[in-house]
Amino acid sequence: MSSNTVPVASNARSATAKISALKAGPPRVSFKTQMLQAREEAIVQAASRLLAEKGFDLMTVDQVAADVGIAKASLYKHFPSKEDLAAAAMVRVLGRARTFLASLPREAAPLDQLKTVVRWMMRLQLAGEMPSLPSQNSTLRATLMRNKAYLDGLMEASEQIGSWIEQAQAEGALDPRLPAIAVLYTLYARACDPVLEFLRMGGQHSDEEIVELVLRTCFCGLSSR
Amino acid sequence: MSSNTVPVASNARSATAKISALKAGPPRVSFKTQMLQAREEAIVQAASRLLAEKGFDLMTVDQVAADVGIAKASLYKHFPSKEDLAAAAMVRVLGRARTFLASLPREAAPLDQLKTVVRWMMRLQLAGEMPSLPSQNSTLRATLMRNKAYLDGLMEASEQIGSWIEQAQAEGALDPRLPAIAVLYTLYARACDPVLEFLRMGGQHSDEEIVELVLRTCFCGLSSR
DNA sequence: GTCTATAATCAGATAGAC
DNA sequence: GTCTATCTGATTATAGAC
Repeated sequence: MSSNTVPVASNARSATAKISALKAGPPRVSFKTQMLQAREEAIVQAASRLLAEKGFDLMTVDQVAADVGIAKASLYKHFPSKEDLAAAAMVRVLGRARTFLASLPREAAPLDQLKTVVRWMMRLQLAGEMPSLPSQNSTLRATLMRNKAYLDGLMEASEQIGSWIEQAQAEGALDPRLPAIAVLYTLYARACDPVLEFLRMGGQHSDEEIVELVLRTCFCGLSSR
Repeated sequence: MSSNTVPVASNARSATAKISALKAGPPRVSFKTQMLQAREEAIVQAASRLLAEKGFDLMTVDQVAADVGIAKASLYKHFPSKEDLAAAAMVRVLGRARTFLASLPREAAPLDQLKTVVRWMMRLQLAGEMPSLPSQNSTLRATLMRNKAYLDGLMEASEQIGSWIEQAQAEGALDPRLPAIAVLYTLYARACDPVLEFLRMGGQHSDEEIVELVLRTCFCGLSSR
């Protein structure tokens, strides 16, 4: 019932329609389209939060619609299925990842870049903003594999991170015996690591301590050095 | 539709009943009870397999019943709910873990014991015999927390493994700066590590190679030493 | 205890008015 | 595009005969 998003006021529609009708101009997004995109963003944001909180199977479309404050049928005008909605949530987080990756200084050491990325993913999970999709649901997998925006986003992020992995291995900072793809998967897996939640439930550590703890075990391992 | 289990022949019931009626003796399990337990074992085994394959939410009670070759209503005579069935599957795997732990030679180094346990868990997952329960489902969590056999089994395994962790840390084989509980969680997490499945999908490595690869990253980390 | 048949509920998706 | 109301199918769980 708690709507933590601010939907666009619906009574402003006729006014904006008139304005956009008066203005003739170059190909740009109209206010109407902007409002549409804003609503879609609100939907996807709510879906992301619920996906992080309950996971795909336990999240219901009713909850998403209620959270945004619209009817379920309206939601289905934007997204043809629950799977496509989840895919949109993944595209959104991949977009945020791209923005974050682009903001990183180029001069840092590859290993530090990787650690920074993993920290960012874990913080996102602890903040309840990392949608978690089950890898077992085949219909969801099929939808994701057909989604070009998802595949492109995943590819772009993987190429950037994979490049750092190879550089770090060439420098000898990362174990060169490990296949780069295995390293990539291992880093991605930190984004949905259940250890984060378990440690938080223990109540012995702050979120930052948890992040650094798991980061250490990820890169340095459990054994002594 | 494929029943990979061999249920006890039902036409043997009357005969066994007569035999058990003739024999008076010390308090022992009757054949009837044994048959009942065998059927329950078949149900739990099927549930374990389906839980590993599809996860709790996507597994249906119909599928379990069909897999065992009994009617769904019969299954509900044995287990009062789907959650209790999943709990029984967890109890079963914990029992297998206890048997395995008890079979380990006592003289081995604690660190090697831990690695042996993690190998066993990962092989079980790759064999499709490790039931995976979502940590998000609250009704399932509540059922598990009320299940004494589950809690006892988990406690016993955790105490044995925790003991090895402390010994390994005292010896300096395991990083003493890590909280023992964090190490325990990290080891348990290997039992449901999605990296295993992803690496298998890549098709570049055998199951044994995958196990050793993930084991290395778990204990030695990604960084060079 | 096992079965067939069914109740009860829930969730994804849609129809049709506005 | 948004709404209310509904359909449709799947799923957990149970009733009642044998």
